[in-house]
Amino acid sequence: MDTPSSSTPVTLEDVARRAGVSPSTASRALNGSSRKVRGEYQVRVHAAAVELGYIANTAAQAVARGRSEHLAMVVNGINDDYFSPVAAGVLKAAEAADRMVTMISSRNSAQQAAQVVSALRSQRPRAIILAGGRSVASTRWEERLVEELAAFQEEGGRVVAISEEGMPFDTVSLDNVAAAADLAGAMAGLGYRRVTILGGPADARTAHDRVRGFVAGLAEHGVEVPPSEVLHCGFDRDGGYSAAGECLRRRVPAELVLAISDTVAVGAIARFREAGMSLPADMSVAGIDDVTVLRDVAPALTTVRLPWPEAGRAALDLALRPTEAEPRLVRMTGHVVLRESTPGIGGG
Amino acid sequence: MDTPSSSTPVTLEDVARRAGVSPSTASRALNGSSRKVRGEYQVRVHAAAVELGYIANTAAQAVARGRSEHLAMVVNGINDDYFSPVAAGVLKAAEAADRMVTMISSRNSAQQAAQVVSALRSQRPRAIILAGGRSVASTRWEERLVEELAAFQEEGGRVVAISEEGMPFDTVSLDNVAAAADLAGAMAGLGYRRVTILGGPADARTAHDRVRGFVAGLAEHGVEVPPSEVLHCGFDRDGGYSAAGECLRRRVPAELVLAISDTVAVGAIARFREAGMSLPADMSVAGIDDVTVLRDVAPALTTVRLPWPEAGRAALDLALRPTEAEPRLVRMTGHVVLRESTPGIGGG
DNA sequence: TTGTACGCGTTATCAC
DNA sequence: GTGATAACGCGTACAA
Repeated sequence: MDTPSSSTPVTLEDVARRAGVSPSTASRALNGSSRKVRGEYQVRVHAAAVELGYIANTAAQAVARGRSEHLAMVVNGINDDYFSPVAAGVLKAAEAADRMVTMISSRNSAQQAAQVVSALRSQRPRAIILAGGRSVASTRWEERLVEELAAFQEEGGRVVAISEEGMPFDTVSLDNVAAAADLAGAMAGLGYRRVTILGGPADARTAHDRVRGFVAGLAEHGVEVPPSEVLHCGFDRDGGYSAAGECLRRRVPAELVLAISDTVAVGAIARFREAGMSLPADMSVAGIDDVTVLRDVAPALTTVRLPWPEAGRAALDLALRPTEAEPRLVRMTGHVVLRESTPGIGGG
Repeated sequence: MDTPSSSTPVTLEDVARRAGVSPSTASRALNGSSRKVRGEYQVRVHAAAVELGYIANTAAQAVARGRSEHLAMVVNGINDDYFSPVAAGVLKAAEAADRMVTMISSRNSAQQAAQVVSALRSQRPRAIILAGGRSVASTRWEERLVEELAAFQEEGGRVVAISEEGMPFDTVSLDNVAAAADLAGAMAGLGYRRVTILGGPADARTAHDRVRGFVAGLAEHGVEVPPSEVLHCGFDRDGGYSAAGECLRRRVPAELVLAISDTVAVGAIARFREAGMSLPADMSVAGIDDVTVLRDVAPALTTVRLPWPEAGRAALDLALRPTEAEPRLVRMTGHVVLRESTPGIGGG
C-alpha cells in the first residue's frame, strides 16, 4: 500500500526545464499568447508537457491574469421544477463552449443570495448567472444583492439574470404573464366560465405574474375571476393538493382549475381523485411548464411549454458575448399545449 | 453612463493598510490561521474589510495553499433522470457545508470524461465527485479516466464515485441489482408469469445491472424470462415507446412489462395506450426510480424508490471526510413501491 | 502576537 | 522569437 497524497503537481517550470526552454516560452507555447513560438520549441514543450502529465494551474492563471475563465451560477430553489431544465440548458451550452460552471444555491433567500454572490465573487469568474426566484417586494436584501452584482460588474465581470426582469443586467426572461394569459385565453375559448386559480405563494414573483396573466387572459374573453377564487398555496405538489382540498369545500365548484405550474396541477389532480372525482369528466385542470415526464400521463395535462433549457443556453451565450453599454433583454415565450385534461365545455 | 469594468478588486493589502497593520496580520484576522490576533486588530481589520468591500481572492489562496476548498462534480448525462436528483442532493449538502461545487458534463463518453477530469484537475479542487454512467465494458478510455483520477488523488485530492462500484475510490453505490430483483420478486409474488423486460442500452452499466436483477429476482420465484423477452432500447421515454411497439408485435403478449426506469415505463405506457389498450387492465407496467412527478399520475406507477439525493449527500460527506487507507463503500438500497399499475394476476 | 521576506504557479513587460 | 524579471494576491516560516 503506497502512501496517499504523495506526489506534487507538475508545474510549468518542470515542463520548461525538461524542454530546455524558459518558463516564459513554455507558457506561450502551452497556454497561448500574442507572441508566437518557434515550431521546434512548440513541439518540444508539448512533448515535455505530455510526458510529465502537466496540467495548467488555473488558480495561478487567474491570479496572474486577474480573472478566471469560469462561469458561475446561483440557483434559487434546488428542488423546484426549474432547477433541472435551466441547469441542464446552461450546462449543455457550457459544454459546447468548453467552460466549467460553478453552481451554488441561494437558499431561497435574497439575503443568502447576496452572501452567495459575494462568495462567488471571490472566485473571480468571468460571469455570474442568476437563475430565478425573486419575490415581488423589493426588500433591503434584494438591494444588497443588486449592489453586490453591480460591484462584480464594475470589476469586469458579467452578470446575466434568468427570469428576473427589472435588474440592471443582461436578462433572459420567460414571459410568465403572456404564458398564463395565452393559456387562460385558450381555456375561455373552450367554453370554461367558472375558473379557480391555484396561485402559489403570494410573494413569489413568478407565481404572481402567472396569476396576473390568468386573470388578464380570462378577462379578455369576458370571464371574471373573483379574488376569492384565487387560492394561494405552496409552489409544489403538496401546495396543489391542499389548495384543491380548499377548492372542494366551495359550494359552487369550478369547471376548471388553472394551476400556476404543472406540479401544483398534479397535486390538485391527486386530491380530486381522492375525492372520488373522475378526470377530466368531473373537473378540468391545466398547468404551466410542460414538465417532460408528465406529457404521457393520464389525463395528459394541458399546459404551456416554457423553453427553460433554451433560456439557460441564451443566458450562457449572453455571458460569453462582450458587454454592451445597455443591458440586453432576451424575452422568450411559451406556447399553449392542449391535451386531454381540458376537453372543453358544452358546445365545444 | 459610466464606463464599464473600471474599478479594481480590493486586495488584502488595501485592507491591511487601511487598518494600519501588516498584510499578514490582516490575513490571519480575516482568513483564519493557527496564530491569533489581538482583539483590537481583529476589529479594525474586519471593519476595514467591510468598509472597503474586501473579498478574498480564492484563486490566490489556492495558489498559496496549493489547493482550493472547492468541490467538483462530473455528471455524465445531463438529460437523464438522475442528474437532477443527485445534483440536488450534492448541492444541498454543499449548501450545508458551505461549499461551492463546479459541475461539468462528461458528454456521456469515457474519453470526454478523462479530458474533463483533467480540466477539473487544473482547478485543484478539494475533491472530485464522479456521478454515474460507466459502460459495462472496460475500455481503454475508462482506464485513462481512472488513471487521471488516481493522479488527482496522488496529488492530495479526493475522489468519490456515485453508482460506480469497482473503481479504486470511495464509492456510493445504489444497488441496482437488488432494486430490480426486489421489484421482480414482488411482481412474481403478485402472480405475474409472462414478463417482458424493457432493458435499455445493452452497454450501459446501470441498465445491465437492472436487467440482471430482474432476471434473477424472477428466477428466484420460478419465473423464467427467455432472452428474446429482453428488449434493448434507449434509456429514455422514446426508448420505452418504441420497445413497447416491438412488444406489441409479439404473438404472445406479456402480462407485465418491467422497465429499467420510470421514464422508459412512461414511454411504454404511452405506446400501449396508443394501441388502444387500457391500463392496467390490459397490461401491467412497472419501472424503477420513483420519479417524483409520476407518483400521482394514472395509473400510478409501481416502481422502486432509489435514494438518489441521499446518495449525492453521502458522496459529498465522503468527499469532506479525511481519506482512509482503504476506499470506502457506502451501499444504499431502494424499496419497492406498489401502486395501481400492477394490480396483480388471477388469484391475487 | 506582529511584521518581514519569500514562495506558490503563471503571465506580462521589457530588454536582448 | 526568446528569456530574465517583476508582478498577481495571498499564506506562512522566520525572526523580532
